[in-house]
Amino acid sequence: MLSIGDFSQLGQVSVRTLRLYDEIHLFKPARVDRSSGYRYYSVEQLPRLNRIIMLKDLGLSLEQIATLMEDNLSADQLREILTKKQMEIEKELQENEARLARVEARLHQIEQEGQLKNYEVLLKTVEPQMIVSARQLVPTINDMYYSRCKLFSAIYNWFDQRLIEPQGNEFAIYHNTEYTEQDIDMEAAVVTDAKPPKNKTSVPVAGENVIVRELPGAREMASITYQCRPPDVGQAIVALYSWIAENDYSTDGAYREIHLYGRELDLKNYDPITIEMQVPVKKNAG
Amino acid sequence: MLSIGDFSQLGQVSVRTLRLYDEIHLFKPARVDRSSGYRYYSVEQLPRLNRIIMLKDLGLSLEQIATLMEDNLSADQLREILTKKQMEIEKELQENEARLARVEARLHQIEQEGQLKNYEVLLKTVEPQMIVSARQLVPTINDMYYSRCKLFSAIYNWFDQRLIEPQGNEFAIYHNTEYTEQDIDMEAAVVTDAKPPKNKTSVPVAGENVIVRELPGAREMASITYQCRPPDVGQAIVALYSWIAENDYSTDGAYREIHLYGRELDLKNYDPITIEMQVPVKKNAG
DNA sequence: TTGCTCCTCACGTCACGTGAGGTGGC
DNA sequence: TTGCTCCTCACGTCACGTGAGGTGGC
Repeated sequence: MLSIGDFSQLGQVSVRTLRLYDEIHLFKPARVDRSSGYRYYSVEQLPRLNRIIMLKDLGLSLEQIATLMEDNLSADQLREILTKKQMEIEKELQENEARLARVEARLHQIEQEGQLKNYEVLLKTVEPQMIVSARQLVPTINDMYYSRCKLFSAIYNWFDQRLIEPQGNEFAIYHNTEYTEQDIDMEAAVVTDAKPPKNKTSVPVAGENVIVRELPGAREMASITYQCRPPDVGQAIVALYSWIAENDYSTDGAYREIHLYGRELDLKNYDPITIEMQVPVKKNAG
Repeated sequence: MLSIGDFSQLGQVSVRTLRLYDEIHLFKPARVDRSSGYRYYSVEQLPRLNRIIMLKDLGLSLEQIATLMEDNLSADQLREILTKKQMEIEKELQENEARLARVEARLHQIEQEGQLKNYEVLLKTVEPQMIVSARQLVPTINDMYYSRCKLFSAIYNWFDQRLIEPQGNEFAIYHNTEYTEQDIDMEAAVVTDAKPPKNKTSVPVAGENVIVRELPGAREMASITYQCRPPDVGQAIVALYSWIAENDYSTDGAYREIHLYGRELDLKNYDPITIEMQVPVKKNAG
């Protein structure tokens, strides 16, 4: 018979651990002295302790181990638990690899610029939303502000005529698949809880009037939330697309800008604004 | 101004999280209503919240993030912390890969045998120990038991002559580098706290008399603790060496057997015994 | 009046590490 | 008597999730 101290040395576990395993009925001393409460162990108990340590080493919880040991290690159950654990570890490995890539991208960025930028690219999930929208081909980049205001005007008229209220922020959605400074296919939109009409196509066409449609969500949306004055959004857009390339993603839908500051029509010139730039993305294969 | 609920949706964090960040002075609401205690946030606070989320996403603790944000993100400090984090993640990756390999080895074993064996291979660290030992070339495998008993006899005589007591278990150490059934180079040893003589070589040579020496420790020691009757140790030895091969290790020192049951000399025939089989190992390169 | 949102505690998580405060045998 | 080992609480860990129990405005 060995004292708890001797046995803990033999088994390479702490005394505290042995007391814990006793408490949770996972591994009990061979004998406990009635009067002193001293725990005594025998060397024949070592294989069982080692089995516990081995299973813990595989990443199982003490509760899982207790279940397995009680059931006398049914092979099927064990296989099931180990297979599950295997998947968990593989998932963790992938997450850590992605995390490592992100840390390295940040370090790389610090090397180049000496500091962090004053905005961050985040990945988020966005649910689908009902929007009231109007779409137009904008001749040149200089007409953009004016065109957008006209579209928002039309949208708010639509609300006023129906005596209902918008339910959320303004969006500007850009449908061009490549960068262009003319014939920009822009959709202005406001979130609503109105129901869509049944007999109409759900995607507006440039030049058409105000319609109701569902704006698709995105499982992975790259996003920058940024404070600036209106002309300064370009820098952040560059950052957003650089991030996407550096982190091995590709765009997977139309770029959107969300006006977190309220209505563009109410904006005074050069008021600072908070906007969120979003683009759906997907991880590149392989 | 946004309520905590609205802001939590905008920022994609839970209400509880916002309250926690307030409590730990990491991210406070723009305004708190005196009478109701209601927290109010503004959209301009979003970039700061996003920075926090981004840093958390890299794996930093809230405490580290708080330090970084207070110090206005000194680039050097950030680089330092990220580099440290990078190493941490790489270490975690390696550990998880090793764990995954172990899980897969166990699954593989279950496939082959339908269940777990009644012994487990563990990796442990073993410290150097002082031993009193005697070494001999054993002509054939059949002489082993007799030779070992003779060596232990000599060792206990050594103790008796000096009127000191052994301090630990018996070891049997096998110095052959390959498996052999004759001319087995065996060392029998007992742990002691006696000091080694200064003018003697510290490694005994087969055929020499009883000496005192330090038995080296091992950073990584593959070990099986096993209950059996004396003739049945072979199976476990096979398991030990199979594990070493399957888990991409190589042996890195002499094989040892530790008698956890007491003295071999006192053993009656076919008493069940508990022994530990150990062999120092190192991970294969590449 | 009924929901809804907000508030403040406070427990639980997981496997121990680390005291605090006390006892029994050499 | 002084160490040494053992004992039993009980707090702390980390970033929240999840009630419990209560309040204020539509």
